[in-house]
Amino acid sequence: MRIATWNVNSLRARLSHLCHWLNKDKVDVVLLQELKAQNHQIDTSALEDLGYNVALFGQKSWNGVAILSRFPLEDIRYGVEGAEALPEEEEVADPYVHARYIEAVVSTSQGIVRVASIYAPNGNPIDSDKFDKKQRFMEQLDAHVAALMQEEEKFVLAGDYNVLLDDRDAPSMVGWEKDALGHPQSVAALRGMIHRGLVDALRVHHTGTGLYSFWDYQGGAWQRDNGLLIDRLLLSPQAADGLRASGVMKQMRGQKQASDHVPVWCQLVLDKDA
DNA sequence: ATGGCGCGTCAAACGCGA
Repeated sequence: MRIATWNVNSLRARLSHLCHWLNKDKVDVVLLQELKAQNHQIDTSALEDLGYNVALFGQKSWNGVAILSRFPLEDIRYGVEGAEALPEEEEVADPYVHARYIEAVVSTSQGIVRVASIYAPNGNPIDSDKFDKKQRFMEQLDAHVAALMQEEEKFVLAGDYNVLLDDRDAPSMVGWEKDALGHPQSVAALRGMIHRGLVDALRVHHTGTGLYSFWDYQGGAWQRDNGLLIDRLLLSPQAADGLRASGVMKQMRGQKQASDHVPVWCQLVLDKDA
């Protein structure tokens, strides 16, 4: 099974890129972030025609997450707090509480895996309440990870964590400690979560420098390969037992009207005898 | 590094992202 995560920076602006990719690359599960649209503004028919079940958690203007799956989706949950129903539009007023997390169980004949699409707050500037809300989101996520770990099941928590974990995740770490992405508090929050026993799929297969998932639109970042690694797939130990490969789809950043992020993927076998 | 990019909203600049 192939699972990918992609911050699309507007689903409507990137729908043709998404369909073009999935038409030639039959990824089984796709976790999307930054839909930047409400559910009713999104036409999912092209994705359904490609064979995907679609679970949307949209929001006006900002944020928004989704799960696409070629297998049935069960037990869909909206928000880190685990609401089992899609919140009403007017409830999705606080962008730091809502439309940043959607979770579901992917059910196949080979077994099941719980997946989540995560869009952590950027958190800048660090002297604002945005930074505090980023930390609060990470605390909520950490508590949820702790609960999930008790189940000893296969799960994949993937998305845009908006945190630089170590000095491989940017060309230079100079100055990042004063930014919400590299602030010691952000780094400690994500590292603490991972230390509960999660496996950072990309780093199993790619241990060196220069592996990025984001290149800013500004300052010629793509042309200068001035990227960041902030999109990750974090696996439970039971899921990581079946991890076979991982990678980033760097070439997609070079497309016309590309998202500033590229998909990050991993290959899993669910049947441990396979 | 942050004006310089790109998106949504709303109908002109502005908020936001990272």
